[in-house]
Amino acid sequence: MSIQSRRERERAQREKLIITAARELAEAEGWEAVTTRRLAERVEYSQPVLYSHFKGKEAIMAAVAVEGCADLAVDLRAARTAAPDARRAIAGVSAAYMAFADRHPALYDVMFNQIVPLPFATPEAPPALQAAFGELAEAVRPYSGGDSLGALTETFWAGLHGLVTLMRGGRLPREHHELRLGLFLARFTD
Amino acid sequence: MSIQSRRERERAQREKLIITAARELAEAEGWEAVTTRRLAERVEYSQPVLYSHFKGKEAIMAAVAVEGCADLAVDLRAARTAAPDARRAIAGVSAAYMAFADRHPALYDVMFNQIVPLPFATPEAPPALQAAFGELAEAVRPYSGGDSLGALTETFWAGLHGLVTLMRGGRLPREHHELRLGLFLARFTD
DNA sequence: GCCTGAACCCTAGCAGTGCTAGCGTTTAGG
DNA sequence: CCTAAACGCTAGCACTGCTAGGGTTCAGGC
Repeated sequence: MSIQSRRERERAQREKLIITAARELAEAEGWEAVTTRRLAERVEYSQPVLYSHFKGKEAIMAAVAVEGCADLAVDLRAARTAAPDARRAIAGVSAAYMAFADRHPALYDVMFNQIVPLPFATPEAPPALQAAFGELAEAVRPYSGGDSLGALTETFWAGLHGLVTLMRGGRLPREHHELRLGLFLARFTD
Repeated sequence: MSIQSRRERERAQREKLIITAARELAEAEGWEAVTTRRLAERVEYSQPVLYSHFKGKEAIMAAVAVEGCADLAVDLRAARTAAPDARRAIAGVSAAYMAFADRHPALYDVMFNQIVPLPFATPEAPPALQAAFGELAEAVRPYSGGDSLGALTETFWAGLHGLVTLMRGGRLPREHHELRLGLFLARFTD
């Protein structure tokens, strides 16, 4: 029993190592640089070992995405609880969201842009993702009026997501960013 | 002179053929199915011919994206000019935008999601893209108030884009779509 | 009408990708 | 101590985007 449990512990450790290595590689050089060979070399195992932990590269990316959701939730919560009032809460959460996307472009991509085998808009969605969404919802709540909080939060999230991704893809000029965010927030808080 | 011009004509024709083939293939099976080999086979030339027209696969995707922008502009213009008043104009244009993204997912991806070598937020941006943006701006104009029309249109566009992409990536439940769009529009027109 | 040179396109190949079959070693358990 | 299973490796498959090099064809000058 003890031996088996030690093995399982080591396996879990190695799995975590793979996820961390994938994340670091992606954040440093982008996902196109994360190849199974480079990843295997980095964790100092052969390629096939990756496949004994994950079904494929996409599953590894999904695991990284879940980690990212947890980090995002932490950031959003910190921003929200630090705000003295509702208006500065929603503004702070929005800014934190943008800052996260800006600091971790590859992470953000795999969380919300790329197609990964993860359940999102269902009860089986990763708790970390639900936590992040919950933070957004709490920030939006004071401005929900008679509308459905869920749908309104989704809409708000979509706005932030659109601003982030269009700007990062070069579709929107960076210099208007603050102005756009201000306009967007005004539409949701007035 | 005549011979040379004929050759140039044929070259242009073949280039158009490549773009169309790439677009059809992408729309039918997604961009991951558009390989240079399949594309070459489809236009009945060898692979290297593609590279005498385009610098690489990304350049082909960029050309398809420009075509898509022109199509989108046409759709948006039709929706806007068919509307009897400002409110129904902005709603119609939004619906047309969503419908376009829904009918042409691969096209939409290469236009606004994927990284392609195209100038976007500059004066050198493809006229087709500027036309599409202009249609959005005209729909937004009646509701711009004292705000910068450009920045407000960008913000509005980002909202639509976020709604589309998060839903298509499975991050938002499809069933709330109409509700979300309604909430979004209300924030920009009230 | 013929020859030359350039334009043109194809075959073959490179280095890399995700993924896997199958073998050999290590190691736990009787 | 022996056996059997768990484990991780080497090697390889089918594919990717892209390119070097060699023919082949054909236009232009004599």
